Amino acid sequence: MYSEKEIEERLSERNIRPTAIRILVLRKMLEMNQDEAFSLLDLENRLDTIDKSTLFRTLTLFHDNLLVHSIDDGSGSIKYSLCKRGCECFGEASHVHFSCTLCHRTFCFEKIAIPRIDLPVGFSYESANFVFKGVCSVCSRSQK
Amino acid sequence: MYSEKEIEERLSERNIRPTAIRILVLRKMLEMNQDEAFSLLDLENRLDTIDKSTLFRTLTLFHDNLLVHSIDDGSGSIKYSLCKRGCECFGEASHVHFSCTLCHRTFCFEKIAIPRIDLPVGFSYESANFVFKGVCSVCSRSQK
DNA sequence: CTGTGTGCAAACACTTTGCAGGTGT
DNA sequence: ACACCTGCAAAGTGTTTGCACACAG
Repeated sequence: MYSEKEIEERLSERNIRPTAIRILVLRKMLEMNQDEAFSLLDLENRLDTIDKSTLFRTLTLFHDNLLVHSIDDGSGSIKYSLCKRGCECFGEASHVHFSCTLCHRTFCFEKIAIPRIDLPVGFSYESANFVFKGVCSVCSRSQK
Repeated sequence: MYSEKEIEERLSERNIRPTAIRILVLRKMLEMNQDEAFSLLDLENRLDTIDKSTLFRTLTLFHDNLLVHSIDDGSGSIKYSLCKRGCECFGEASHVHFSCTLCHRTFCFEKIAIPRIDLPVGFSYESANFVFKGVCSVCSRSQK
């Protein structure tokens, strides 16, 4: 589905040297649901040849080079999600997330931007994390 | 400043049996800055006679009985803050928070409610966590 | 006497680092 | 030869639990 060249290009765009493992990780993330964010453990389970510390360093590198954004959904583990190509976020997503209290999946609501809020005088804005909790559409359907 | 009776009352209001330790913890939280949220470690340091597991269980109890709300500010440790009397939150604050990237303090912006967002069809709302990151007014002043 | 509360120690989950060996240029 | 990359093991951090004793009703 995704050619090696396509993936290498995407890494190079962000000044990430395309090693075998990085290509593997990026390919997997491209294949996974783009509207969901995954924890390190999620990825480890889907890429069981790769050591978790390597995965951690790979994701940290991806994050530092703005290829993925991270979300703290309050689950106790950080979730990662691929940035859209040409994404303007600076490591933290500029959109809202949703964390399902039943299946514990975290969804990216790409279309819902984090609203602008006027902070009190003296407080400067760097980034924001806006996460909803509730029951996702899949779980609420299967509960009926 | 706060009478024993006042504090016991506040506990009883939430159906929390007023033990010596719980009174101590609540008093300390009342004495601390109400516009800030504190981690378990913060409280442990200010109440160094109390064991951290007792403190954990005390805060969990306070949280379950809606006396404090909790915030995940992305620092890796949960912060707690006293609910205002008669607060309508259900454990999660209904207002916005601000986490300073320099001093790492977390502020409650009680006056800024979390905005209402229309979630996609099928997703139900339970609670929300909205945290800004940046430099707080104290740090930005002292940097000049 | 019984149930609740507390302190201590240890388990736990997730993240992060040190180091030694491997890889590619 | 060199800088970078990877796997393994272990340390670190914050949260949570098990258990035995203390205390109040």
